[in-house]
Amino acid sequence: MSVMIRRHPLAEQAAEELLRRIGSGEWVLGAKLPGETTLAAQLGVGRSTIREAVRELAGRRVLESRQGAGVFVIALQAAEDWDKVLRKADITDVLEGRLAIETEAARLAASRRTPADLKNFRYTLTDRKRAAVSAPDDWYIEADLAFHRAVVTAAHNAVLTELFDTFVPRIRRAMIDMLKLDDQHRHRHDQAAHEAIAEAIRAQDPDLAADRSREHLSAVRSTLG
Amino acid sequence: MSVMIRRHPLAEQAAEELLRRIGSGEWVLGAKLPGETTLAAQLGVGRSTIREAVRELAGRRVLESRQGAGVFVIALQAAEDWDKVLRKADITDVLEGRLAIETEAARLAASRRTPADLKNFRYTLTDRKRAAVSAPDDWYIEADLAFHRAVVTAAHNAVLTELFDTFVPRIRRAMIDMLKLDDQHRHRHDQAAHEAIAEAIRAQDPDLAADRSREHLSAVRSTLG
DNA sequence: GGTTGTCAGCTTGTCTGAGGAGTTGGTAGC
DNA sequence: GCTACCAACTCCTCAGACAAGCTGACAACC
Repeated sequence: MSVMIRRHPLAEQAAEELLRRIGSGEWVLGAKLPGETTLAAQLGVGRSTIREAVRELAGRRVLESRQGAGVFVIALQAAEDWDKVLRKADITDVLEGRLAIETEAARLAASRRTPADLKNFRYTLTDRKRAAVSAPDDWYIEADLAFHRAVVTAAHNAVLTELFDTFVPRIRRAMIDMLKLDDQHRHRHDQAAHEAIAEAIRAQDPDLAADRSREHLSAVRSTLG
Repeated sequence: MSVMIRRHPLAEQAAEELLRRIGSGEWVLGAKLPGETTLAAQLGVGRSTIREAVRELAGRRVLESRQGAGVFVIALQAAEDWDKVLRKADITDVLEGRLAIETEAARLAASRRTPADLKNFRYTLTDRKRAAVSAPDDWYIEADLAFHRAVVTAAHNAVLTELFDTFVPRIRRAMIDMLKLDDQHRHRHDQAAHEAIAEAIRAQDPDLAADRSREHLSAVRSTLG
């Protein structure tokens, strides 16, 4: 007897198999895969199934097919899906990553912040203050994240901003869990810490901005430990 | 006359069109797309072409097809491809991202490093010393990266390690360019700076490890400015 | 010798028609 | 009201045909 339940379509299974073979070194970077008909025969499926498998891996930037030439390996493994990595990672690891990004961003922001950035701080801090008092959890979370994002964007570094945005969904989920366990809403009261970070950036003191950012985020992390 | 050169296959064009429509809000998150035959008629292509387009977007985690039920939107836009982001980003932005990750990793490593980590430092530092003297550029680059990776892994944080690995290809390319412009191979001589970082981690001094790491990477960055 | 033109044989790209298999919602029967 | 069934819809897979593009070999030419 072969397989009881076939949970995945053939095309997906074929894609997995190709990915496995690439990972095992059967085809090196830049190598040309056998033709579609050959692969179809090897895996015992139709040609259109192989084509869909290749197309899926093309979408994942692992393969590239050129008409008339063939299918080529352009990456040895699927680019790590960061959403997936962060979902599976320990929340403390994620928070340490966030701390790395955000403290450096705060440091850079202190020397690069523009008047527009400062205005952004004022707006987001005011929002956060209001939300901390009375708003529902999700409002408060969005207001908090908006301020932190304002700090990161003030660093005027596209890579750091993109990194922060990648982390946001995971952080948001962690904050929801945290607030559920925290009846007293204790950590809503750290408005002062946020204003201190903004103040250090306004005063153009990189070390102070970084220290205050580190201090605040370390406190957040330790509430989980 | 229609098109002179058709650079993209129909299936790719169809995938982009679907992505555009999703981005424009035609289908909300979780919505079901029209059937294959309907879509094929709408876009004026065959059914298998639509299937390949859907399969490509499935590989990019934007669509999900369930047999018998339909094709559904599971993300409103393609997850940012980090390789692509880093390729397009300013190298200074990338180096600042690396600095953020690596200084924090050095700080954490100072309190978490194991004997195995220290042994790893010794090995990679010895390799780097040898390579700095006489080895070809690419050997030297790999030896240098191996030590830096050893520092990051000593932080025992999966997210930081994964971040560093994501950055490596872009950093490697930048180093190649740097060495080409640097006839004197001046920066091969900073072996001392690397050993100082390792020493601070060995001595379990987080602030010193972070400072030395920051100092070293700032120096690297300033050679580009 | 070196360059150019041609072409045969390979590759991927696209369409169509035919079933197979799973899901969903309605309906008849209890 | 509940269950069992079924019909219509969906995606899944295959096979065959032809179009379009690439590559290397070989002949013709300068």
